[in-house]
Amino acid sequence: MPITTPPSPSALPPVLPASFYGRPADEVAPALLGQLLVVRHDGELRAGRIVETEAYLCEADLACHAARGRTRRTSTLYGPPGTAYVYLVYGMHELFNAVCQPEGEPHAVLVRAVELLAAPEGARGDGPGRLTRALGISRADDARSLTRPPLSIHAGAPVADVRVTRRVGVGYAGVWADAPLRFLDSASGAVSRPPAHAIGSGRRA
DNA sequence: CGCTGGATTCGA
DNA sequence: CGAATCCAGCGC
Repeated sequence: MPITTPPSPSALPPVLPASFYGRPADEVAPALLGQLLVVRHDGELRAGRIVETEAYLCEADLACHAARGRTRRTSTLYGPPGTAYVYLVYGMHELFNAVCQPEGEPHAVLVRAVELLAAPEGARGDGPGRLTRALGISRADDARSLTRPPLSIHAGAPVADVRVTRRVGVGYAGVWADAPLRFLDSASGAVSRPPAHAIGSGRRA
């Protein structure tokens, strides 16, 4: 695969306005597919095309970090739409979310995979922990606005076909574990894992 | 103040 | 399949 030239800041498509995020996360999540996640990291531009997302809905959603109410870590989730929610999991991976809904309603969209457009040689974007490392996103970006540098999301080409599955890694969430809240660009190979019914190497033909 | 377990990834 | 690696959240 050819490496795409880093886009120059002036050539970037328009930024998605905060109003784009001011609706339920299960609407924003599929709408974010195909959009461009852009990071200015140490003066260098990094970017990826979003190809996989998950929606986390509210305090009732047992998989959402806000399920146990507002705490120090989750206070960002209650902030205004169009801000970043970045947190550490498993002691080593930083995961990037876009906060949705009006301020006070803890909705967020987790970005699980991007096709890298501008990133360090050898970096990978297929996985929520990998893409933050590739783009240089960290907890320092938590609560930052997504409508201006150094962290922004810009309009990209629409995605023709969206595939929907249950979310990954939330088996503890009771009935919410099976909710169809994971969205993938079915034309992209750069997803964090294959869709559920394609999992299993022992398929008979 | 100590204990538990992750919205994951990598290597054996 | 388990280690890596750390801190939020909760219980005492």
